[in-house]
Amino acid sequence: MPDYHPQQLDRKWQQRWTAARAFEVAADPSRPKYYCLEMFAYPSGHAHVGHVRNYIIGDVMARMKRMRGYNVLHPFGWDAFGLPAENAAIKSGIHPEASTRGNIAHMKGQLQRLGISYAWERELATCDPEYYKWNQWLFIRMFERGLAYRRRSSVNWCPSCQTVLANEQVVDGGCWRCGTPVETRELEQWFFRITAYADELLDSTTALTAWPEKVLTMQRNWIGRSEGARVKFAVEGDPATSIEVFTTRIDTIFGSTFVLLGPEHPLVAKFAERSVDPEGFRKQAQAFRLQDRAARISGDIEKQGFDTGVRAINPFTGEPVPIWVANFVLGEYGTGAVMAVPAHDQRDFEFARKFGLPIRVVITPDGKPASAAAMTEAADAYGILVDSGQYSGLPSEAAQKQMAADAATRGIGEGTIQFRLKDWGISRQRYWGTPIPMIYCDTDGIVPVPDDQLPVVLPAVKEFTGRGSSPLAQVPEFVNVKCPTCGRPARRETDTMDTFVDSSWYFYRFADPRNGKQPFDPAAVKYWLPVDFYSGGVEHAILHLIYSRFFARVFRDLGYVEHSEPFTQLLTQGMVLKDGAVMSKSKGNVVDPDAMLQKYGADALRLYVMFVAPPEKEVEWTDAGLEGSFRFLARVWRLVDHWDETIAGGGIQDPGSCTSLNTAEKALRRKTHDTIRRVTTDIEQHQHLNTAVSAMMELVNELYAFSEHTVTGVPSRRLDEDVEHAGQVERSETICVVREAVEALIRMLAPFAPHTAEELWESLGHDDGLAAATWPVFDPEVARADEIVVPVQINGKVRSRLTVPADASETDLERRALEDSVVAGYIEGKTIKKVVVAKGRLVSIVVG
RNA sequence: GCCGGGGUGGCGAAACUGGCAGACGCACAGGACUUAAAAUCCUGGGUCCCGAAAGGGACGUGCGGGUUCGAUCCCCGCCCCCGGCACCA
Repeated sequence: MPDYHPQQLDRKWQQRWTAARAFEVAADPSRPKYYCLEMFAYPSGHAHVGHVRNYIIGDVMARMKRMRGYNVLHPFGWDAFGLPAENAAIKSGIHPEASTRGNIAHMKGQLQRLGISYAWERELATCDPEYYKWNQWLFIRMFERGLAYRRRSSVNWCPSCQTVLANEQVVDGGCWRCGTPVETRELEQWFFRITAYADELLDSTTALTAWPEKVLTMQRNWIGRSEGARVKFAVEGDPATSIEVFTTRIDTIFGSTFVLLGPEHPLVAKFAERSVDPEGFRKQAQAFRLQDRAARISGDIEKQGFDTGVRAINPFTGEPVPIWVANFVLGEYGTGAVMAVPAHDQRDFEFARKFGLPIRVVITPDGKPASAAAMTEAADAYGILVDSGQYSGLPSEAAQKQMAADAATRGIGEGTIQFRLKDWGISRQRYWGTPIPMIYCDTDGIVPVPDDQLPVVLPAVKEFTGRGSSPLAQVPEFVNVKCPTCGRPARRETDTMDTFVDSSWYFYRFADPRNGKQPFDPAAVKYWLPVDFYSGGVEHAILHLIYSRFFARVFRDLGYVEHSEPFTQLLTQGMVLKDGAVMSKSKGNVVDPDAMLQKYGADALRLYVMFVAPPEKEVEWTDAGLEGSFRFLARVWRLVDHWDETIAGGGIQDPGSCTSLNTAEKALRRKTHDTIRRVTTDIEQHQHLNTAVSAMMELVNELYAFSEHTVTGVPSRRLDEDVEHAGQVERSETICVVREAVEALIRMLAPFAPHTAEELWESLGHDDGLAAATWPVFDPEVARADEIVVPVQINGKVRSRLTVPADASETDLERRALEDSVVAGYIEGKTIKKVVVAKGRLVSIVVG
């Protein structure tokens, strides 16, 4: 065999795989399926080692499962719409379509050179009309069911460019192009009613047993359920008006000495009219609203507020309490109004102290009334109610239930559940996205584009200025249409969809990517879905995954899928750092996989990235480590080179039928099967791909040591020397066990280093290729040792070791340990207090 | 503040159900081969102490306690790091 030249192997085998369509699959109900998916890629231009790590993880899983006999779907595609391509168009004039297609072509080449086993015939790009047509189709289905709706919402606005800015285009509060401070504007926008599924999305996180706890926690935080009550406060002197507040602590209501409105609250405008200085009132409220947006970016702001001059009636005490407007009360959360309980809420406390509002303690640990005079911060809020009328003396929890029930009886409130999760705003005033398929008619209102007119294709736009209204609004042929209902002139919606819409269901499309009649054939999805193994960056832990879970339920309720959770197992892979930082072009610390491929070949890179750390962990990139993996592969290469003729020429029967093995041969077989067991469970059950590689390295070390002992006349340490071996191996049993070990090794190596493994497999005389090769089978009989070494602890220290038959009983072990001369020396003259035999593998003796 | 995940050699890490801590690799050191180097192969190493050596002893998984014959692992109390959420009422 020639020396190890991985670059040639990469080319040779990649061509063969493509020619053989080795990774293309079709649904086959007679075989178990495995859907292995990595989060598809945004075609930014170049894949760096960080991206590539994810694809290699998935590829190891896919290749291993294939060898285990599964029908494996392992597709790839492109999350091709998005702002960066449009920004590039504004800056350089290259049309987003052109730059995107170019980037896709380049990145696809990179992935192919890595030997990732994708079913490329299923490739899709979200900017294909054949794909985004189904975004539009689904949007209309959601509109029909009230899951897509329109309302006013605020956007970032650059007054200089006269255009809407995405959050990413706001840099330090200014426009990314001209630096002009960004303003807030209210526009009519489209929303998806994800909140309709808030409860279900939260509750079913418990069913996601194969997801990282971290991700589930993030999702739960994001949905943010809190149980509480809504309570109405009447407005003094205005019987028609009331203020509804949301509170999680209705039991503290006797301590509510004022009410706070967020600046966005509808009553603010009304109270302004009533005030002595309506103009000043409105200005202050407006100032708070603008402040609120800025606070998102800058962090905390000082608590501010002003008195509306109007009072509300606390429905439990009957007392009038002042109504203030406060900058820290959020319009979007709850009812946009809160009952302030300064004695038991830190924010309210600070506010009350600042503006001299009364503080009343209504809960104490011992149930004895207390004064607020000496308090420097809000008091612990769980205990016994005091100064709370008929509820005094009740513990907090009991009071909560009682008071919510009483409020309901009196018709002034009810127990309720509040979510932090908001509806998903999907309108983007951008070009490079899916057009929203809606038409505005003066007669018929909002009319969906009829299904038979889908897709609404993105019109060609030549110039991207980044100024003025959305690019689509500047194309009259696009905007002006006839109303599908009445035929009169009407206007198209010119917003496009958030790109998260594209990525929320692409995993279904892979099951049936060329379907022109429906988003996918439910039968195909029924076979392939849910995704068995999904891997990607933790940065998608919240939005992408929650939107996908939402879409799965929408498709379910439309009757297209039967499951609710689209991803059975989730792996969030850690980032690859260089010089302690995430790789990025701007930092100039990008490790280009192509350079590594040229130097070491795909397999060394793949192996190194898998070996360096567990997949979930962040890793620091080092070139030295990569060289180590290359050395390992070359070591395997030399090992096989040393044995290949012996094995191929040996005419050896099935390893299972090799009998009368000597000690060394038995040990090697044991190691082989122990390694099979470890590698299999490490990959399949734990995705500990790093320890799987370690185990294979151990087997190789063992094989080197074995070769040294066994092969007569060969300078043991120089396996690379060209020596005729076949005649020198006297025992056919030796060839038998070596063959078993080497073949198992090559097969297990195949998911990690497929090119090298294919070549080595072929060199052993196999012409089936690893695509046909199966995963080695673990034989527990072989792995079981005849004898085991049992440590004997005396008072916690290992003092002796016994070699005993593997099937020795615990009683035998105890007897043998006490008979052992070394042990006897330690226990002589002392009394034995206790003897413990653990797992048949250890004896512990306590003496004193 | 709340929630989640961590803390093990010079470095990346391993340790399955509470049972020989540090597998495997990187870097390093020594040796073999070589005129030499590279490559390759072999060997070594947690720390400290005793010993010429073989060997022996003590300590050791962030800190302090506890449970246990036995704790990196379980419990209690801290410290630190990473990630998420956060004037969410």
